Amino acid sequence: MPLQIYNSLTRQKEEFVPLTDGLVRMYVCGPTVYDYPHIGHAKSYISFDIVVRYLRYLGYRVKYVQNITDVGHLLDDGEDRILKGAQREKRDPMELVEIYTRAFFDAMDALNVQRPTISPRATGHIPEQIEMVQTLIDKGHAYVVNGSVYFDISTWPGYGVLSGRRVEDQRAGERVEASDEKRHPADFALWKKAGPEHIMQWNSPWGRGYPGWHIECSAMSMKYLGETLDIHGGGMENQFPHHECEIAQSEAVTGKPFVRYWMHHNMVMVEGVKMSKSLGNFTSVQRALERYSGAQIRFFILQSHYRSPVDFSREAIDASAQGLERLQATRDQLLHFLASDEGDVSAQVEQVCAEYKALFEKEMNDDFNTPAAIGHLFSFAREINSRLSSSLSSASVKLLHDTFIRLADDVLGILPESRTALAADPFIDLLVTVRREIRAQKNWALSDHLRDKLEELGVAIQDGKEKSSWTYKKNMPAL
RNA sequence: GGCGGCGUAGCCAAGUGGCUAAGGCGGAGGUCUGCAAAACCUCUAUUCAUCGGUUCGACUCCGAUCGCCGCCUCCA
Repeated sequence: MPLQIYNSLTRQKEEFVPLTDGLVRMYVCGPTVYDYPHIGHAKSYISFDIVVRYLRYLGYRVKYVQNITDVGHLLDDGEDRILKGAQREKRDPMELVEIYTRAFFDAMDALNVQRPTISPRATGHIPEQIEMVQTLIDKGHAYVVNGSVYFDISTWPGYGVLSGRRVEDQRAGERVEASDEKRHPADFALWKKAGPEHIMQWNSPWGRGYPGWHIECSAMSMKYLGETLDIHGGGMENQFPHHECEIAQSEAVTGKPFVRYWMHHNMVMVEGVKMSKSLGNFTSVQRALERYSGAQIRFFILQSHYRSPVDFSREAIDASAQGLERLQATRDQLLHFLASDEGDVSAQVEQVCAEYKALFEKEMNDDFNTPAAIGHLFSFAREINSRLSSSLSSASVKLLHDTFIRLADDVLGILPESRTALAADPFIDLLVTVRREIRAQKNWALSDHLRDKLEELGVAIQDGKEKSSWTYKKNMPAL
């Protein structure tokens, strides 16, 4: 079965067929860079990283654009996040933005998230946004009031198709003061007039101001990907109003469908409740990385489906980390036996590899079902472990290794490069070799003592018939 | 008030109108081992929140009830 993607727009799984053969145009809403990234960002960008990696695995060229929102947008209290952050840290807005943009990329690198093809910044695309707003005014979809510009939703009957909402049903003004500048409470800002206290402001045909939140995504995605995108991704919380507004303004400008497949991932919970800035219960990626490796966090997130919420609880991550260790152990064993690719691949090994590859692809083709795909990976690992205990040709080992790594690491990214060599390695090798001699002399007391001491130092020894191997214990904070 | 999601073993988590309800963690037993560890093998949900309905047959479809969560405001 070919790749099926759940399309939020139609609320069903659909076969994925890109607009242009072999090329995928993909856009994902990026972060607002005014603070450290949190584990919600981790789920979001890991989820879409999987989409990109799998599409590339299938042979597509993927042009992946993810914006950096570095323009402040208005909060309830009339301030914007970036201005607020700048005041908090006594920095220039652009200095603040630079710091957290780097922090964001650092965090994503640690989580083994591949970088987007293009990471456009909102502040670098003000002219494009102004141009788009002007076109909307010219076409009668927007109006100017007192230096601000609003989109007139009465000119766009399709408003609400994505979120299944009807404007009349919403309680406009119940939670937020409706602006009296707007003709209709649901009209949204394309451009806002800036007061003197607003540091980030630009010239426009309507006076000094700054762009509305939604317009940057439309302007930048269309600039780099064209008028119709294959995939637009983001969090469910942005389905309304953000994505709804993007559709309205984009299609009002081009008259063409804006997005073919809308993908929305679910939220991260902490102890059963939503994590949010306003609740103050968010965990930064940086803090999570103090306790878990990037691979462990990534693996944990991929063990639930991207459209399901995930509860970031310590017990659950600890449990999943144990599971990841089994996969890592299999990879380590494969590396251990990997010599050259001499000899012939056994027909059985060839069949096993083909079988698990097919099972894996079947699950991934079903709307990127990573938990089910990982399930097959565990079975594959068991199969590999069993076969490694009997003698295999080098070519067979290599095929098992290549297949396992291709699925687990190229596509899922959960087995990044094994640790780099440490200065202690040759000394540990020596100790283990010497201990082998001691064991040959059946001096169990001394050999067990050595094993215990090495264990305390974070080195685990596995005694085999022919030789003993060792690994650094996982979860060693220093490693 | 409107829109949407969820409730599967001790925990995490896939899944299907009908063969044995994936997988992981944890637990129990076993093989291997000088003893361990790792690995491997076996076992660990007569049952899928509750109650009705449709059906030859539902955990899966429909309805109701209970519980939890999200969105309608900036948020990944």
